[in-house]
Amino acid sequence: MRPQKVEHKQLMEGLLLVLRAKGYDGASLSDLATATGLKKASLYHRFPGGKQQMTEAVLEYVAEWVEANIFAVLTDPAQPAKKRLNLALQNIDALYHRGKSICIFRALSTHSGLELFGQQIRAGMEKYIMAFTRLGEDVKMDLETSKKAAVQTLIDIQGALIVSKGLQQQDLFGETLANIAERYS
Amino acid sequence: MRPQKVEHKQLMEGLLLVLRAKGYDGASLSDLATATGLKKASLYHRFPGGKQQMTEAVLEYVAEWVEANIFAVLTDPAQPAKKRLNLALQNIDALYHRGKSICIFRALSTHSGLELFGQQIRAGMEKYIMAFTRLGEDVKMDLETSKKAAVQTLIDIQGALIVSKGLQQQDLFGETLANIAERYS
DNA sequence: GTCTATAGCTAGATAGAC
DNA sequence: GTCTATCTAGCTATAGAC
Repeated sequence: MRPQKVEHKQLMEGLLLVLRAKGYDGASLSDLATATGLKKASLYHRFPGGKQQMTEAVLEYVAEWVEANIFAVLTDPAQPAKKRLNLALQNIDALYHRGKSICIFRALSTHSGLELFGQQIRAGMEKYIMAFTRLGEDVKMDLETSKKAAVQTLIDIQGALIVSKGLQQQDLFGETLANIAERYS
Repeated sequence: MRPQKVEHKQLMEGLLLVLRAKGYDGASLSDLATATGLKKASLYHRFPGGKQQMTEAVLEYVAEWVEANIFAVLTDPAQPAKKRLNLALQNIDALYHRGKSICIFRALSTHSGLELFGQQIRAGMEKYIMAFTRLGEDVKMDLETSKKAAVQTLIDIQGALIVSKGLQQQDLFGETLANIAERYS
């Protein structure tokens, strides 16, 4: 076998970059080829299912990222709750480039996007919520309260990303992350 | 002059329907023609600037809606604050079809969408915030607090729309509107 | 596994009849 | 003002050489 020119991770990062900036319909295969450093035909060799399969792979890649950098961090029994929270929020801040990037779940949440990827988007959001629910319980919230707080945390993140970009006030995202930290202390 | 087959308002509603469901890149002129009841060439007669101009017109139409159904309602000196708030929240609930529809600002907030329509999106969001800031002052918040509450209100609305669709929990949007009402009472 | 070249199609946009 | 017919460019996807 001839060696791969581009590693899986590098490939995913390139696809992710374009898909969340332009959305599913806006991201052309030429865009994706340029961003990854592979030609269109090579992308089809890696993903015979075309753009849809590439997007599914990216969502899987993101799910793994959330698992490792949010879920595992927030539920790590070796660390105190406060430290876990701060680390997870740092990771979230980096994921969205301090509010400058768009969330892939949102970018794919068009009518057709939800039809194609709705299950993966839902699973990703549920993972987020499960992680923050566990954290809430660890800081002595009861389960009901903790679930509500976790949902509100996701709402805050998603909402702040939209509003901060729309208003062109980048600091708004950071303020929202601070408010979230407040909620769990 | 030959009479218009489709009224301006009906035209805007058709364009809005498609644009917020599919986004700017996902909405084809065929889609837009079907939704409005006009043929492609007729759409170009009305909007020589093409899809971009159609989208600008829709954003203007939405701005007028926000002005009339949110700003004017929330600042109506003839009504008590509580009544104004309830009416505005009812209008917002209807605008987004109880959480089932996507916000046009969000649908257009891709990389290219923000380049083309960023100014109109920003103005629309600022109008929202101005309206809720005024309401906060009327229920005796100081200006600083009121501004923060207004921004959080917009974050809640935008975030709840995304999360409720993503989780497929429609009731989440209604709950968020109830939380907003709580904030001003 | 990656590439160049290209097929087949649909997109946005226009010409010109009515 | 609206329509049918059509242009060109760009799209997704594939064939086949290396």
